[in-house]
Amino acid sequence: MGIRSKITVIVAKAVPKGTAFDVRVAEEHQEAHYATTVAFQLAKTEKKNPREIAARIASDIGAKAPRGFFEKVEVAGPGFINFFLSNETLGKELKQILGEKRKYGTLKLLKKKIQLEFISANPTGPLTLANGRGGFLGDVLGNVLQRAGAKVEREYYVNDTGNQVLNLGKSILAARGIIPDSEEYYKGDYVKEWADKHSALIETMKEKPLALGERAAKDFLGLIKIAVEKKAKIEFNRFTSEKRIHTTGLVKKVLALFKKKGFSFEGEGAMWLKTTAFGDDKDRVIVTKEGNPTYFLADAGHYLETKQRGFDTKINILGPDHYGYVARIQAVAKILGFKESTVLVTQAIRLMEQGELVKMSKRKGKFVTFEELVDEVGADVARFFFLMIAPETHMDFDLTLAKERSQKNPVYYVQYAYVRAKNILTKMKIKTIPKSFNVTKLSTAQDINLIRELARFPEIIEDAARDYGVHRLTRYALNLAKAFHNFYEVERVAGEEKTIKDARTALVIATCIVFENLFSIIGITAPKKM
RNA sequence: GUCCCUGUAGCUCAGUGGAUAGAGCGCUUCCCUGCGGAGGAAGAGGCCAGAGGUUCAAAUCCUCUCAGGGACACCA
Repeated sequence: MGIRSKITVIVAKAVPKGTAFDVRVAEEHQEAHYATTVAFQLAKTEKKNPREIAARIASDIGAKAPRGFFEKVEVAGPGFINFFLSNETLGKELKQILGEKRKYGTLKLLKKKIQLEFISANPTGPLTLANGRGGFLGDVLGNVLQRAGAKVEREYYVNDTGNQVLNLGKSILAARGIIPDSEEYYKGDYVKEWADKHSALIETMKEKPLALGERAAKDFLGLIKIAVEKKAKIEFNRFTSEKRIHTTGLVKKVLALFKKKGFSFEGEGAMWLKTTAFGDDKDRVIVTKEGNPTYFLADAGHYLETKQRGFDTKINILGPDHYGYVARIQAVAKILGFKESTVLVTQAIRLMEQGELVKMSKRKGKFVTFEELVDEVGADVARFFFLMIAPETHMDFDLTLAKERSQKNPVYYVQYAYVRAKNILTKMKIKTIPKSFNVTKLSTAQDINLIRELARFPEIIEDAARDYGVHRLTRYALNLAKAFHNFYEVERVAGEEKTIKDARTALVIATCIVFENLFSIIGITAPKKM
């Protein structure tokens, strides 16, 4: 349990049962460590001056808190209650970090199985930057949810058959000049390259464009896997084939289920699903008038399979171009009985080069791929940069800056803090935590500030697990790095009197532990030197 | 036309209805190489797009307007 949670428990004892309130980290310019606005909330129901209420609660907290937990609790301004932690409390948290090590920041908040689906881009070509954005988000969100106690499965749903794949097959034939070119075909160099390499095979399959497309899609999926797993270090547990959903009868099964539950109907020669019953703006076709199941129906079959495999919670991350898909897939999740179904939509990335907008289009073939970007700036920089920004923000990625001046990237600032911490220990030849140390020796503003920042780590995990705001982690990394650089500049470890040296050594080890935990969640390396 | 996202410092972006709106980059000044300076300190720079409203309290919630991005297939 983090410090904030402990304070929350204490405050809850001092206010009427069921009162909604929050405890937050105090503003930077305040001297207090944490604060609550509960007195303002109570002022409404009790019809009293918030300051008066705050004073009552503050003294009650003083009586009910464990001895020595707070340095002091005081009322400030119009009715804020400010908490000042004792050095003893901070010291305990420091010892907890040293004791739990890798497990520090592991919570028991979410006790459920979650299926997390992300990227799921068509294997008809390389990934775009938007795919990569969703990929990093999904990967790190998975890490966060696991830290928060959930069992997480990460899945890539592969659209390895159907019209887009047929289109790919035709694009390849057109690239070889076997059929006439068309506006709608994929145009990228990768199509031509693949076609040139497989000219003999194409000759034998020229009557079967779908099978050809499926064959090429298999290769492109292989390339995607290399880019995603090897280069970008995004982890998946499962690649689910759409084709398999068809062949294993799940499509028929889900169709029968829709019929049985009365959500499907016939019209205009096709079969429809009544998604408008769940807030969609129109009903959706699930079987075409030619009798073919649509992608949407297959995806419903995929959702059914997920449910049958024991998942009641599903999180699906979609790119900006699939926003229109949200309402209908949520309708399916409702019909199938998922307890929780969340769809996160990331916003687009605009790529800027030399101050100019670079137009990206997969079909026309002019784009900088996700893989190229990772190759260019490295996985650490790409991950950190993407993850600093909230997913709903329309992001401008300055390629010129990323390529030419990547050392300006905040990731170096953060990693350098870690290198410095590690180096102190290396120079002092310290391998283990001092057997005993006196936390009261950590008394300077820099010492205290660093401990406070370290103690926030579990709170950041908790917040991110609650609102899926993964960018909290990178922001926190910057704050922690700042606290450490500040400590490093002002205070010394080696050369201090032994009791201070030991206490600071413990503090530096704790800093390394938190950085390592943080880096592993964000998915960046913990470098030995820079 | 309908729907979604966004509008905060020169730039890129944070900011769970609360106290004096923050960070990085860029700019000015200082520390001058010490446990690796890819660092630290200080400063300049804001009608939080605009107008109404709700509230003890609004960058944050609601309505409208303006601006930018995106989505509106029997494609995915």
